[in-house]
Amino acid sequence: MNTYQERQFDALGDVTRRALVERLRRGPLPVGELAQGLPVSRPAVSQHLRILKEAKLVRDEASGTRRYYSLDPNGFAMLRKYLDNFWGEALEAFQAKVEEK
Amino acid sequence: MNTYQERQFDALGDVTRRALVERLRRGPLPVGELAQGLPVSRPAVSQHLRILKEAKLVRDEASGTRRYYSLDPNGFAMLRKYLDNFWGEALEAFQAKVEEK
DNA sequence: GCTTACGGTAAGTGAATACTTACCAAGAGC
DNA sequence: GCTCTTGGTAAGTATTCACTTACCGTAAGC
Repeated sequence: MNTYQERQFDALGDVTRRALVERLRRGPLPVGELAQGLPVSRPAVSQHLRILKEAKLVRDEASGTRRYYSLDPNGFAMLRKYLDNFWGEALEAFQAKVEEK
Repeated sequence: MNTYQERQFDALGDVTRRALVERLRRGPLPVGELAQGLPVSRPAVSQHLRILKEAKLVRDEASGTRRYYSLDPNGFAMLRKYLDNFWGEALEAFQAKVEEK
């Protein structure tokens, strides 16, 4: 497991950050709207977005005074690749051991 | 995202627990061997295993005084299902938005 | 029955981390 | 130029949570 994946799992290991990711499924949103409805302050959201960005799970793009965040397909692709490999390898090995009993 | 997936992401959001899962890829192991080589104490490993078990990521099976832990294929299947759905939905929607620009 | 091996649990501590308020920078509109 | 909106950052606090030591229960072997 490389550094990126470590950070990605750590990033997804928090309820608020998962909520942010969920909100971004529909498409890009500015910080203010992302914070709206969440039980935490806007600065807290900014800090979470930074962590998600460092994990390559989100991207940001400035537009005037607003800054739009969106899911980062590349980062998610990397995560998916790792998980596909994990399942392919480990679970087949597991099934083999189960059946040999 | 239902309760199980919440717990699964939380469970995977810790380095030690990810290390345990990595070790279990090769097959079932008793607690002692799992703890061997890790920089934490055996009771710490027990506590982590409990969290992984509650998240349905591992199973355990007693055998004499030993207790063998292994990956839980059902739990991982649930996680995979969620992620597949996530990618299918969200990233297609994302691509659509990108292309319409 | 006694000892040894294995592992779960309790209780307490320390460190990581999620949160707050206060402040500052940058762009848009008048 | 001034104001308003938007959002990042700093500093401090509080809570979560990972870890330790100590203890106990259970199975196996002599």
